[in-house]
Amino acid sequence: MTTRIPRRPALSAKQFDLIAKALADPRRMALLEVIGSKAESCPCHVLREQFPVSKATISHHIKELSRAGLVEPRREGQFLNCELRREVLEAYTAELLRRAGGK
Amino acid sequence: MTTRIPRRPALSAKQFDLIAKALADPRRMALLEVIGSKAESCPCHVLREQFPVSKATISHHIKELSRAGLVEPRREGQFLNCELRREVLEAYTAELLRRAGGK
DNA sequence: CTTGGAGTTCGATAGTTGTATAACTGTTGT
DNA sequence: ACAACAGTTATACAACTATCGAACTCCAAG
Repeated sequence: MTTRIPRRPALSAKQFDLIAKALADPRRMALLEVIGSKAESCPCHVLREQFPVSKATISHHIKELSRAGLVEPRREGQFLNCELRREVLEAYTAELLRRAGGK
Repeated sequence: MTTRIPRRPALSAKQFDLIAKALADPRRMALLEVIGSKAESCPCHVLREQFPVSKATISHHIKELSRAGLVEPRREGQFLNCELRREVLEAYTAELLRRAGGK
């Protein structure tokens, strides 16, 4: 049988670690869930309505999520619209299974 | 017919968080990779040969990994054999995609 | 221009955690 | 019984991080 060509390029080791750390905090995971649940991009102040944290904290988490590549932030006027990058999340799960699951 | 044990048991919210945290440390992830790469169970002192950390640290990481349910430790005489629980890892990736990826 | 809202950056703090050493328990072989 | 080895537990510490308030920038509407 032919060797399977991976559909997605493997993540760099550094990005893999960044993603793992980004996902490790429950609050940040919850933020990611809200961002992913929106069909369209999600402005930060909407996130703030759903969590009892300061806007500085939201800003910090968004930065971590985009540093990991999980979220793509776009400035639009006064708003910062965040969009979930599903391919990156999928690449992470694939890599995770490849590393540990794939004996 | 008898009830089958599901191959992918649902994760509790608590276990989900524990797994995410367990995977967040690169060293612990590396340990998990070694454990998963062994066909048979993997004794701790073998792990120690591969990483420049004390046995206390190994012990600590193993404890975290089993607390998360990612590895199953079994005492056998003087050895502690660890086995990777692939179903749990797969359940985690499935839940992760369901939470964020599943719009 | 002024006011207010959206988000960032800074400094500080409290809590978490990865790591080591040392003392301990338990097992195996002599 | 003794020694050597496998792993645990306790304690301590340094590094990291989630969080906040306050001061800041940038943008839009009057």
